[in-house]
Amino acid sequence: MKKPRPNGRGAANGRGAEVETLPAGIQTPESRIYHRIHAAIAAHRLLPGARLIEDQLGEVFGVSRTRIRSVLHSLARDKVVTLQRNRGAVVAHPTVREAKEVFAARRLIEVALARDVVRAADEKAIKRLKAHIKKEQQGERSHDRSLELKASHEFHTLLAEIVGNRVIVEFLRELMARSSLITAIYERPDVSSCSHLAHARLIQFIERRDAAGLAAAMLEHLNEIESDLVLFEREDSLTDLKAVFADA
Amino acid sequence: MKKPRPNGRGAANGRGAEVETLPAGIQTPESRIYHRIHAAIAAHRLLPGARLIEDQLGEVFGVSRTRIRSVLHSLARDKVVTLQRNRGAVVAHPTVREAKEVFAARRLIEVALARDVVRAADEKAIKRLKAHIKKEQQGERSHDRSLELKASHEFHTLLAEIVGNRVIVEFLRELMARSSLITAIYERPDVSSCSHLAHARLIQFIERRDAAGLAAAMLEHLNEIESDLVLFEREDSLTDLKAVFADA
DNA sequence: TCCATATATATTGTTGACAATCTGGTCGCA
DNA sequence: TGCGACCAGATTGTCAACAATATATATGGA
Repeated sequence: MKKPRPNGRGAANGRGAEVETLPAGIQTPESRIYHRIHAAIAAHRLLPGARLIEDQLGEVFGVSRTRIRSVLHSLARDKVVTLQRNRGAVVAHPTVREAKEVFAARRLIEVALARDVVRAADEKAIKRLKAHIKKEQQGERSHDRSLELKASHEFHTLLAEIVGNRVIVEFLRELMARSSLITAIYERPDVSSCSHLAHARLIQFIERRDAAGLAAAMLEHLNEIESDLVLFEREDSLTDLKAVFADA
Repeated sequence: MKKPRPNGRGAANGRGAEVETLPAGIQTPESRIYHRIHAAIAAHRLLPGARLIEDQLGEVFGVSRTRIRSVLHSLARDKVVTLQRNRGAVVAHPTVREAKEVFAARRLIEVALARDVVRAADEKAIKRLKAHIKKEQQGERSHDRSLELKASHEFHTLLAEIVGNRVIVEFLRELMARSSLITAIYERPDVSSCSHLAHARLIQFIERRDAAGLAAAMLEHLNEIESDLVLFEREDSLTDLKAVFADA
Protein backbone atom coordinates (compact mmCIF):
# COMPACT_ATOMS: atom_id res chain seq x y z
CA MET A 1 0.00 0.00 0.00
CA LYS A 2 1.25 3.43 -0.89
CA LYS A 3 1.57 5.41 2.23
CA PRO A 4 -0.22 8.74 2.09
CA ARG A 5 2.84 10.69 3.07
CA PRO A 6 3.17 13.90 1.11
CA ASN A 7 6.14 14.51 3.28
CA GLY A 8 7.66 17.00 0.92
CA ARG A 9 11.13 16.75 -0.38
CA GLY A 10 13.68 18.01 2.02
CA ALA A 11 15.11 21.34 1.08
CA ALA A 12 18.31 21.88 2.94
CA ASN A 13 18.38 25.31 4.46
CA GLY A 14 20.94 27.79 3.45
CA ARG A 15 23.71 27.93 5.88
CA GLY A 16 25.29 27.39 9.20
CA ALA A 17 22.61 25.26 10.67
CA GLU A 18 22.03 21.56 10.49
CA VAL A 19 20.64 19.44 7.76
CA GLU A 20 16.93 19.61 8.16
CA THR A 21 14.02 18.75 5.98
CA LEU A 22 11.57 21.57 5.61
CA PRO A 23 8.85 22.73 3.30
CA ALA A 24 10.66 24.60 0.57
CA GLY A 25 11.14 28.28 1.17
CA ILE A 26 10.66 28.19 4.90
CA GLN A 27 13.58 28.45 7.22
CA THR A 28 13.78 27.81 10.90
CA PRO A 29 13.90 30.73 13.31
CA GLU A 30 17.38 29.52 14.15
CA SER A 31 18.70 30.06 10.68
CA ARG A 32 17.19 33.51 10.48
CA ILE A 33 18.80 34.48 13.76
CA TYR A 34 22.03 32.95 12.58
CA HIS A 35 21.97 35.16 9.52
CA ARG A 36 21.06 38.27 11.46
CA ILE A 37 23.92 37.88 13.88
CA HIS A 38 26.32 36.84 11.20
CA ALA A 39 25.42 39.85 9.08
CA ALA A 40 25.79 42.13 12.07
CA ILE A 41 29.28 40.82 12.65
CA ALA A 42 30.28 40.96 8.99
CA ALA A 43 28.92 44.49 8.72
CA HIS A 44 31.06 45.45 11.66
CA ARG A 45 28.07 46.44 13.78
CA LEU A 46 29.27 43.92 16.31
CA LEU A 47 32.97 44.29 16.94
CA PRO A 48 35.34 41.46 17.82
CA GLY A 49 35.30 40.79 21.50
CA ALA A 50 31.69 41.91 21.93
CA ARG A 51 29.92 39.60 24.33
CA LEU A 52 26.87 37.79 23.01
CA ILE A 53 24.70 37.28 26.04
CA GLU A 54 22.04 34.64 25.70
CA ASP A 55 19.32 36.38 27.66
CA GLN A 56 19.76 39.64 25.81
CA LEU A 57 19.78 38.03 22.39
CA GLY A 58 16.77 35.97 23.36
CA GLU A 59 14.92 39.12 24.23
CA VAL A 60 16.01 40.86 21.04
CA PHE A 61 14.81 38.04 18.80
CA GLY A 62 11.85 37.04 20.90
CA VAL A 63 12.95 33.47 21.52
CA SER A 64 14.22 31.65 24.53
CA ARG A 65 17.82 30.96 25.39
CA THR A 66 17.70 27.45 23.97
CA ARG A 67 17.44 28.68 20.42
CA ILE A 68 20.10 31.30 20.99
CA ARG A 69 22.45 28.72 22.40
CA SER A 70 22.00 26.57 19.34
CA VAL A 71 22.72 29.51 17.06
CA LEU A 72 25.79 30.49 19.04
CA HIS A 73 27.12 26.97 18.72
CA SER A 74 26.62 27.12 14.96
CA LEU A 75 28.41 30.43 14.80
CA ALA A 76 31.22 29.03 16.89
CA ARG A 77 31.56 26.12 14.56
CA ASP A 78 32.09 28.61 11.75
CA LYS A 79 34.68 30.41 13.81
CA VAL A 80 32.68 33.61 13.80
CA VAL A 81 32.19 33.60 17.53
CA THR A 82 34.29 32.08 20.28
CA LEU A 83 32.77 30.07 23.12
CA GLN A 84 34.38 30.00 26.52
CA ARG A 85 33.15 27.56 29.08
CA ASN A 86 31.01 29.22 31.72
CA ARG A 87 31.88 32.57 30.26
CA GLY A 88 29.73 32.66 27.22
CA ALA A 89 30.21 33.71 23.64
CA VAL A 90 32.07 36.65 22.19
CA VAL A 91 32.50 37.79 18.62
CA ALA A 92 35.63 36.11 17.36
CA HIS A 93 38.74 38.13 16.96
CA PRO A 94 40.79 36.34 14.34
CA THR A 95 44.45 36.82 14.96
CA VAL A 96 46.80 38.01 12.29
CA ARG A 97 48.09 34.49 12.00
CA GLU A 98 44.59 33.13 11.57
CA ALA A 99 43.87 35.73 8.89
CA LYS A 100 46.97 34.68 7.00
CA GLU A 101 46.01 31.04 7.31
CA VAL A 102 42.56 31.73 5.92
CA PHE A 103 44.04 33.45 2.92
CA ALA A 104 46.60 30.71 2.46
CA ALA A 105 43.76 28.21 2.48
CA ARG A 106 41.87 30.27 -0.05
CA ARG A 107 44.89 30.39 -2.33
CA LEU A 108 45.34 26.65 -2.01
CA ILE A 109 41.75 25.80 -2.79
CA GLU A 110 40.70 28.51 -5.19
CA VAL A 111 43.78 28.29 -7.36
CA ALA A 112 43.45 24.53 -7.55
CA LEU A 113 39.79 24.98 -8.33
CA ALA A 114 40.60 27.12 -11.36
CA ARG A 115 41.41 24.07 -13.44
CA ASP A 116 38.05 22.48 -12.67
CA VAL A 117 36.18 25.71 -13.26
CA VAL A 118 37.48 25.97 -16.79
CA ARG A 119 36.48 22.38 -17.41
CA ALA A 120 33.02 22.71 -15.93
CA ALA A 121 31.96 26.15 -17.11
CA ASP A 122 29.43 26.01 -19.92
CA GLU A 123 27.57 28.84 -21.60
CA LYS A 124 24.97 28.98 -18.88
CA ALA A 125 27.57 29.14 -16.15
CA ILE A 126 29.36 32.01 -17.83
CA LYS A 127 26.05 33.81 -18.10
CA ARG A 128 25.48 33.36 -14.41
CA LEU A 129 28.90 34.76 -13.67
CA LYS A 130 28.35 37.78 -15.86
CA ALA A 131 24.98 38.42 -14.29
CA HIS A 132 26.64 38.33 -10.93
CA ILE A 133 29.16 40.95 -11.94
CA LYS A 134 26.28 43.33 -12.50
CA LYS A 135 25.06 42.64 -9.01
CA GLU A 136 28.49 43.48 -7.72
CA GLN A 137 28.48 46.76 -9.60
CA GLN A 138 25.17 47.61 -8.01
CA GLY A 139 26.62 46.77 -4.64
CA GLU A 140 29.50 49.09 -5.28
CA ARG A 141 27.24 51.94 -6.32
CA SER A 142 25.27 51.52 -3.12
CA HIS A 143 28.40 52.49 -1.17
CA ASP A 144 27.40 49.93 1.43
CA ARG A 145 30.69 48.26 2.09
CA SER A 146 29.23 45.17 3.70
CA LEU A 147 26.79 44.64 0.84
CA GLU A 148 29.60 45.10 -1.61
CA LEU A 149 31.72 42.58 0.22
CA LYS A 150 28.88 40.10 0.33
CA ALA A 151 28.36 40.23 -3.41
CA SER A 152 32.06 39.93 -3.99
CA HIS A 153 32.30 36.83 -1.82
CA GLU A 154 29.33 35.27 -3.52
CA PHE A 155 31.27 35.40 -6.75
CA HIS A 156 33.91 33.14 -5.29
CA THR A 157 31.45 30.59 -4.03
CA LEU A 158 29.70 30.77 -7.37
CA LEU A 159 32.85 29.45 -9.01
CA ALA A 160 32.75 26.46 -6.70
CA GLU A 161 29.09 25.94 -7.46
CA ILE A 162 29.85 25.80 -11.15
CA VAL A 163 32.24 22.95 -10.55
CA GLY A 164 29.42 21.26 -8.69
CA ASN A 165 31.35 19.84 -5.76
CA ARG A 166 29.23 20.60 -2.74
CA VAL A 167 32.00 19.75 -0.31
CA ILE A 168 34.19 22.43 -1.80
CA VAL A 169 31.26 24.82 -1.93
CA GLU A 170 30.80 24.41 1.81
CA PHE A 171 34.48 24.93 2.49
CA LEU A 172 34.51 28.05 0.40
CA ARG A 173 31.40 29.40 2.06
CA GLU A 174 33.09 28.97 5.40
CA LEU A 175 36.23 30.66 4.17
CA MET A 176 34.23 33.56 2.79
CA ALA A 177 32.43 34.03 6.09
CA ARG A 178 35.74 34.14 7.87
CA SER A 179 37.11 36.49 5.24
CA SER A 180 34.22 38.85 5.89
CA LEU A 181 35.11 38.98 9.52
CA ILE A 182 38.79 39.40 8.79
CA THR A 183 38.14 42.17 6.32
CA ALA A 184 35.86 43.92 8.77
CA ILE A 185 38.67 43.97 11.28
CA TYR A 186 41.81 44.44 9.28
CA GLU A 187 40.77 46.37 6.20
CA ARG A 188 42.75 49.48 5.45
CA PRO A 189 40.54 52.53 5.80
CA ASP A 190 41.70 54.00 2.49
CA VAL A 191 41.02 50.91 0.42
CA SER A 192 39.10 51.33 -2.80
CA SER A 193 39.09 47.86 -4.25
CA CYS A 194 36.78 47.31 -7.18
CA SER A 195 36.77 43.55 -7.05
CA HIS A 196 34.24 43.25 -9.85
CA LEU A 197 36.96 44.41 -12.23
CA ALA A 198 39.21 41.58 -11.10
CA HIS A 199 36.27 39.23 -11.36
CA ALA A 200 35.50 40.33 -14.89
CA ARG A 201 39.08 39.55 -15.75
CA LEU A 202 38.71 36.06 -14.31
CA ILE A 203 35.68 35.47 -16.49
CA GLN A 204 37.71 36.31 -19.58
CA PHE A 205 40.13 33.52 -18.77
CA ILE A 206 37.24 31.13 -18.31
CA GLU A 207 35.80 32.08 -21.68
CA ARG A 208 39.18 31.48 -23.27
CA ARG A 209 39.41 28.08 -21.54
CA ASP A 210 42.76 29.16 -20.16
CA ALA A 211 43.11 27.19 -16.95
CA ALA A 212 46.67 28.22 -16.24
CA GLY A 213 45.82 31.85 -16.88
CA LEU A 214 42.82 31.65 -14.61
CA ALA A 215 44.88 30.08 -11.85
CA ALA A 216 47.50 32.78 -12.12
CA ALA A 217 44.90 35.54 -12.19
CA MET A 218 43.13 34.05 -9.19
CA LEU A 219 46.37 33.92 -7.24
CA GLU A 220 47.05 37.51 -8.10
CA HIS A 221 43.52 38.53 -7.13
CA LEU A 222 43.75 36.84 -3.75
CA ASN A 223 47.13 38.38 -3.07
CA GLU A 224 45.73 41.76 -3.90
CA ILE A 225 42.84 41.32 -1.50
CA GLU A 226 45.21 40.28 1.24
CA SER A 227 47.50 43.21 0.53
CA ASP A 228 44.56 45.53 1.18
CA LEU A 229 44.59 44.41 4.80
CA VAL A 230 46.65 45.79 7.62
CA LEU A 231 47.77 42.70 9.38
CA PHE A 232 48.52 44.12 12.78
CA GLU A 233 46.65 43.50 15.99
CA ARG A 234 44.61 46.31 17.39
CA GLU A 235 42.27 46.76 20.30
CA ASP A 236 38.59 47.36 20.01
CA SER A 237 35.76 48.14 22.32
CA LEU A 238 32.50 46.32 22.43
CA THR A 239 29.04 47.20 21.42
CA ASP A 240 25.50 47.40 22.67
CA LEU A 241 23.55 44.44 21.33
CA LYS A 242 20.17 46.12 21.37
CA ALA A 243 21.41 49.11 19.42
CA VAL A 244 22.98 46.85 16.83
CA PHE A 245 19.76 44.93 16.25
CA ALA A 246 17.45 47.93 16.29
CA ASP A 247 17.03 47.52 12.52
CA ALA A 248 14.05 45.21 12.80
CA MET B 1 47.14 33.47 49.53
CA LYS B 2 46.97 33.16 45.82
CA LYS B 3 43.47 32.53 44.74
CA PRO B 4 42.58 28.89 45.09
CA ARG B 5 41.60 28.74 41.47
CA PRO B 6 43.78 26.29 39.59
CA ASN B 7 41.80 27.27 36.60
CA GLY B 8 44.47 26.13 34.24
CA ARG B 9 45.17 27.54 30.86
CA GLY B 10 42.65 26.59 28.30
CA ALA B 11 43.57 23.59 26.27
CA ALA B 12 41.29 23.35 23.30
CA ASN B 13 39.74 19.96 23.17
CA GLY B 14 40.40 17.71 20.31
CA ARG B 15 37.59 17.67 17.89
CA GLY B 16 34.06 18.26 16.90
CA ALA B 17 33.12 20.37 19.83
CA GLU B 18 33.45 24.04 20.49
CA VAL B 19 36.37 26.11 21.52
CA GLU B 20 36.43 25.80 25.25
CA THR B 21 38.91 26.60 27.92
CA LEU B 22 39.54 23.72 30.24
CA PRO B 23 42.14 22.43 32.64
CA ALA B 24 44.65 20.67 30.48
CA GLY B 25 43.95 17.03 29.85
CA ILE B 26 40.32 17.16 30.85
CA GLN B 27 37.62 17.14 28.27
CA THR B 28 33.95 17.81 28.59
CA PRO B 29 31.55 14.89 28.79
CA GLU B 30 30.22 16.14 25.47
CA SER B 31 33.47 15.64 23.65
CA ARG B 32 33.89 12.17 25.10
CA ILE B 33 30.42 11.21 23.97
CA TYR B 34 31.11 12.76 20.62
CA HIS B 35 34.16 10.58 20.20
CA ARG B 36 32.41 7.44 21.37
CA ILE B 37 29.60 7.82 18.90
CA HIS B 38 31.89 8.89 16.13
CA ALA B 39 34.14 5.91 16.70
CA ALA B 40 31.16 3.59 16.78
CA ILE B 41 30.06 4.90 13.42
CA ALA B 42 33.52 4.80 11.87
CA ALA B 43 34.01 1.25 13.16
CA HIS B 44 30.78 0.27 11.50
CA ARG B 45 29.15 -0.74 14.76
CA LEU B 46 26.44 1.76 13.96
CA LEU B 47 25.27 1.38 10.41
CA PRO B 48 24.06 4.21 8.20
CA GLY B 49 20.41 4.87 8.76
CA ALA B 50 20.52 3.73 12.37
CA ARG B 51 18.39 6.00 14.49
CA LEU B 52 20.12 7.83 17.31
CA ILE B 53 17.45 8.29 19.91
CA GLU B 54 18.15 10.94 22.50
CA ASP B 55 16.63 9.17 25.48
CA GLN B 56 18.43 5.93 24.75
CA LEU B 57 21.79 7.60 24.25
CA GLY B 58 21.24 9.65 27.37
CA GLU B 59 20.68 6.48 29.32
CA VAL B 60 23.69 4.79 27.79
CA PHE B 61 26.05 7.62 28.65
CA GLY B 62 24.37 8.59 31.90
CA VAL B 63 23.56 12.15 30.92
CA SER B 64 20.40 13.96 30.11
CA ARG B 65 19.04 14.64 26.67
CA THR B 66 20.38 18.17 26.59
CA ARG B 67 23.95 16.98 26.33
CA ILE B 68 23.06 14.35 23.77
CA ARG B 69 21.30 16.91 21.63
CA SER B 70 24.36 19.09 21.64
CA VAL B 71 26.55 16.19 20.59
CA LEU B 72 24.16 15.16 17.84
CA HIS B 73 24.25 18.68 16.49
CA SER B 74 28.03 18.58 16.43
CA LEU B 75 27.98 15.26 14.62
CA ALA B 76 25.47 16.64 12.14
CA ARG B 77 27.69 19.57 11.49
CA ASP B 78 30.43 17.13 10.54
CA LYS B 79 28.03 15.29 8.24
CA VAL B 80 28.36 12.11 10.25
CA VAL B 81 24.73 12.08 11.27
CA THR B 82 21.69 13.58 9.61
CA LEU B 83 19.09 15.56 11.52
CA GLN B 84 15.49 15.60 10.41
CA ARG B 85 13.15 18.05 11.98
CA ASN B 86 10.84 16.38 14.48
CA ARG B 87 12.16 13.03 13.41
CA GLY B 88 15.49 12.91 15.12
CA ALA B 89 18.97 11.91 14.13
CA VAL B 90 20.18 8.99 12.08
CA VAL B 91 23.65 7.88 11.13
CA ALA B 92 24.42 9.59 7.85
CA HIS B 93 24.33 7.54 4.72
CA PRO B 94 26.59 9.36 2.29
CA THR B 95 25.39 8.88 -1.23
CA VAL B 96 27.65 7.70 -3.98
CA ARG B 97 27.73 11.23 -5.29
CA GLU B 98 28.73 12.57 -1.91
CA ALA B 99 31.49 9.98 -1.62
CA LYS B 100 32.86 11.02 -4.97
CA GLU B 101 32.70 14.66 -3.98
CA VAL B 102 34.62 13.98 -0.79
CA PHE B 103 37.35 12.24 -2.73
CA ALA B 104 37.39 14.98 -5.34
CA ALA B 105 37.84 17.49 -2.54
CA ARG B 106 40.64 15.42 -1.08
CA ARG B 107 42.39 15.30 -4.42
CA LEU B 108 42.01 19.03 -4.82
CA ILE B 109 43.36 19.88 -1.40
CA GLU B 110 45.90 17.18 -0.75
CA VAL B 111 47.54 17.39 -4.15
CA ALA B 112 47.79 21.15 -3.87
CA LEU B 113 49.16 20.70 -0.38
CA ALA B 114 52.00 18.56 -1.68
CA ARG B 115 53.93 21.60 -2.82
CA ASP B 116 53.70 23.19 0.60
CA VAL B 117 54.60 19.97 2.37
CA VAL B 118 57.87 19.71 0.52
CA ARG B 119 58.65 23.30 1.38
CA ALA B 120 57.75 22.97 5.05
CA ALA B 121 59.08 19.52 5.91
CA ASP B 122 62.26 19.67 7.95
CA GLU B 123 64.22 16.83 9.53
CA LYS B 124 61.97 16.69 12.53
CA ALA B 125 58.83 16.55 10.41
CA ILE B 126 60.19 13.67 8.38
CA LYS B 127 61.00 11.87 11.60
CA ARG B 128 57.42 12.34 12.77
CA LEU B 129 56.16 10.93 9.52
CA LYS B 130 58.40 7.91 9.71
CA ALA B 131 57.41 7.29 13.28
CA HIS B 132 53.81 7.38 12.21
CA ILE B 133 54.39 4.75 9.56
CA LYS B 134 55.40 2.38 12.32
CA LYS B 135 52.17 3.07 14.09
CA GLU B 136 50.34 2.22 10.91
CA GLN B 137 52.18 -1.06 10.61
CA GLN B 138 51.16 -1.93 14.14
CA GLY B 139 47.60 -1.09 13.26
CA GLU B 140 47.75 -3.40 10.31
CA ARG B 141 49.14 -6.26 12.35
CA SER B 142 46.30 -5.84 14.81
CA HIS B 143 43.86 -6.79 12.07
CA ASP B 144 41.46 -4.23 13.46
CA ARG B 145 40.29 -2.55 10.31
CA SER B 146 38.94 0.55 12.03
CA LEU B 147 42.17 1.08 13.96
CA GLU B 148 44.13 0.61 10.80
CA LEU B 149 41.98 3.13 9.01
CA LYS B 150 42.33 5.62 11.83
CA ALA B 151 46.11 5.49 11.73
CA SER B 152 46.09 5.78 7.99
CA HIS B 153 43.92 8.87 8.10
CA GLU B 154 46.08 10.44 10.74
CA PHE B 155 48.95 10.30 8.31
CA HIS B 156 47.08 12.55 5.93
CA THR B 157 46.23 15.12 8.56
CA LEU B 158 49.82 14.94 9.76
CA LEU B 159 50.93 16.24 6.37
CA ALA B 160 48.68 19.24 6.84
CA GLU B 161 50.03 19.76 10.32
CA ILE B 162 53.53 19.89 8.97
CA VAL B 163 52.56 22.74 6.70
CA GLY B 164 51.18 24.44 9.77
CA ASN B 165 47.97 25.87 8.35
CA ARG B 166 45.33 25.10 10.93
CA VAL B 167 42.48 25.96 8.60
CA ILE B 168 43.60 23.27 6.20
CA VAL B 169 44.19 20.88 9.08
CA GLU B 170 40.58 21.30 10.14
CA PHE B 171 39.31 20.78 6.62
CA LEU B 172 41.36 17.66 6.27
CA ARG B 173 40.21 16.32 9.60
CA GLU B 174 36.66 16.75 8.48
CA LEU B 175 37.35 15.06 5.18
CA MET B 176 39.03 12.15 6.95
CA ALA B 177 36.07 11.70 9.24
CA ARG B 178 33.78 11.56 6.28
CA SER B 179 36.15 9.23 4.50
CA SER B 180 35.96 6.87 7.46
CA LEU B 181 32.23 6.74 7.15
CA ILE B 182 32.37 6.32 3.39
CA THR B 183 34.91 3.54 3.66
CA ALA B 184 32.86 1.80 6.29
CA ILE B 185 29.95 1.74 3.91
CA TYR B 186 31.42 1.27 0.50
CA GLU B 187 34.64 -0.66 1.03
CA ARG B 188 35.05 -3.77 -1.05
CA PRO B 189 35.05 -6.83 1.18
CA ASP B 190 38.14 -8.31 -0.49
CA VAL B 191 40.27 -5.23 -0.14
CA SER B 192 43.76 -5.64 1.23
CA SER B 193 45.20 -2.16 1.00
CA CYS B 194 48.46 -1.60 2.79
CA SER B 195 48.34 2.14 2.83
CA HIS B 196 51.50 2.43 4.88
CA LEU B 197 53.42 1.26 1.82
CA ALA B 198 51.96 4.08 -0.22
CA HIS B 199 52.69 6.45 2.62
CA ALA B 200 56.30 5.35 2.81
CA ARG B 201 56.57 6.12 -0.86
CA LEU B 202 55.20 9.60 -0.26
CA ILE B 203 57.85 10.20 2.36
CA GLN B 204 60.56 9.35 -0.13
CA PHE B 205 59.38 12.14 -2.40
CA ILE B 206 59.40 14.53 0.52
CA GLU B 207 62.96 13.57 1.39
CA ARG B 208 63.98 14.16 -2.21
CA ARG B 209 62.24 17.55 -2.16
CA ASP B 210 60.33 16.47 -5.23
CA ALA B 211 57.11 18.46 -5.05
CA ALA B 212 55.82 17.42 -8.45
CA GLY B 213 56.58 13.80 -7.71
CA LEU B 214 54.84 14.01 -4.37
CA ALA B 215 51.80 15.58 -5.97
CA ALA B 216 51.63 12.87 -8.59
CA ALA B 217 52.11 10.11 -6.03
CA MET B 218 49.45 11.61 -3.80
CA LEU B 219 47.00 11.76 -6.68
CA GLU B 220 47.72 8.15 -7.47
CA HIS B 221 47.35 7.15 -3.84
CA LEU B 222 43.97 8.84 -3.52
CA ASN B 223 42.75 7.30 -6.74
CA GLU B 224 43.79 3.91 -5.48
CA ILE B 225 41.88 4.37 -2.25
CA GLU B 226 38.79 5.40 -4.15
CA SER B 227 39.13 2.47 -6.51
CA ASP B 228 38.96 0.16 -3.49
CA LEU B 229 35.38 1.29 -2.97
CA VAL B 230 32.28 -0.08 -4.56
CA LEU B 231 30.37 3.02 -5.40
CA PHE B 232 26.88 1.59 -5.60
CA GLU B 233 24.01 2.24 -3.26
CA ARG B 234 22.95 -0.57 -1.03
CA GLU B 235 20.44 -1.06 1.71
CA ASP B 236 21.30 -1.67 5.31
CA SER B 237 19.45 -2.50 8.43
CA LEU B 238 19.76 -0.64 11.64
CA THR B 239 21.28 -1.45 14.94
CA ASP B 240 20.57 -1.66 18.62
CA LEU B 241 22.19 1.27 20.40
CA LYS B 242 22.66 -0.45 23.72
CA ALA B 243 24.40 -3.41 22.17
CA VAL B 244 26.74 -1.14 20.26
CA PHE B 245 27.82 0.72 23.38
CA ALA B 246 28.08 -2.28 25.65
CA ASP B 247 31.87 -1.88 25.57
CA ALA B 248 32.04 0.48 28.52
C1' DT C 1 -10.43 -6.42 0.99
C1' DC C 2 -9.29 -1.70 0.62
C1' DC C 3 -8.96 2.93 1.95
C1' DA C 4 -9.57 6.80 4.92
C1' DT C 5 -9.93 8.32 9.45
C1' DA C 6 -9.13 8.17 14.30
C1' DT C 7 -6.37 6.84 18.20
C1' DA C 8 -2.18 5.56 20.77
C1' DT C 9 2.60 5.58 21.41
C1' DA C 10 7.10 7.14 20.87
C1' DT C 11 10.10 10.82 20.13
C1' DT C 12 11.51 15.38 19.55
C1' DG C 13 10.93 20.59 20.52
C1' DT C 14 10.63 24.12 23.98
C1' DT C 15 10.35 26.22 28.14
C1' DG C 16 11.25 27.72 32.79
C1' DA C 17 13.50 26.85 37.01
C1' DC C 18 17.43 25.84 39.62
C1' DA C 19 22.44 24.93 40.32
C1' DA C 20 27.17 26.00 39.24
C1' DT C 21 30.32 29.35 37.89
C1' DC C 22 32.41 33.60 36.86
C1' DT C 23 33.08 38.76 37.43
C1' DG C 24 33.51 42.72 39.97
C1' DG C 25 33.20 45.22 44.03
C1' DT C 26 33.59 45.67 49.16
C1' DC C 27 35.41 44.90 53.48
C1' DG C 28 38.85 43.83 56.87
C1' DC C 29 43.47 43.41 58.26
C1' DA C 30 48.38 44.12 58.12
C1' DT D 1 47.67 51.94 51.13
C1' DG D 2 47.87 47.28 49.49
C1' DC D 3 46.51 42.72 49.47
C1' DG D 4 43.60 38.87 49.99
C1' DA D 5 39.13 36.97 51.39
C1' DC D 6 34.42 37.46 51.04
C1' DC D 7 30.01 38.68 49.16
C1' DA D 8 26.52 40.03 45.53
C1' DG D 9 25.02 40.16 40.91
C1' DA D 10 25.07 38.43 36.46
C1' DT D 11 25.53 34.68 33.31
C1' DT D 12 25.94 30.15 31.82
C1' DG D 13 25.15 24.95 32.55
C1' DT D 14 21.88 21.38 33.44
C1' DC D 15 17.80 19.25 34.17
C1' DA D 16 13.05 17.62 34.19
C1' DA D 17 8.44 18.49 32.84
C1' DC D 18 5.28 19.69 29.33
C1' DA D 19 3.79 20.62 24.48
C1' DA D 20 4.05 19.58 19.63
C1' DT D 21 4.86 16.37 16.14
C1' DA D 22 5.44 12.12 13.62
C1' DT D 23 4.89 7.17 13.21
C1' DA D 24 2.40 3.03 13.91
C1' DT D 25 -1.77 0.72 15.04
C1' DA D 26 -6.56 0.18 15.26
C1' DT D 27 -11.16 1.13 13.61
C1' DG D 28 -15.02 1.59 10.57
C1' DG D 29 -17.39 2.11 6.24
C1' DA D 30 -17.60 1.10 1.18
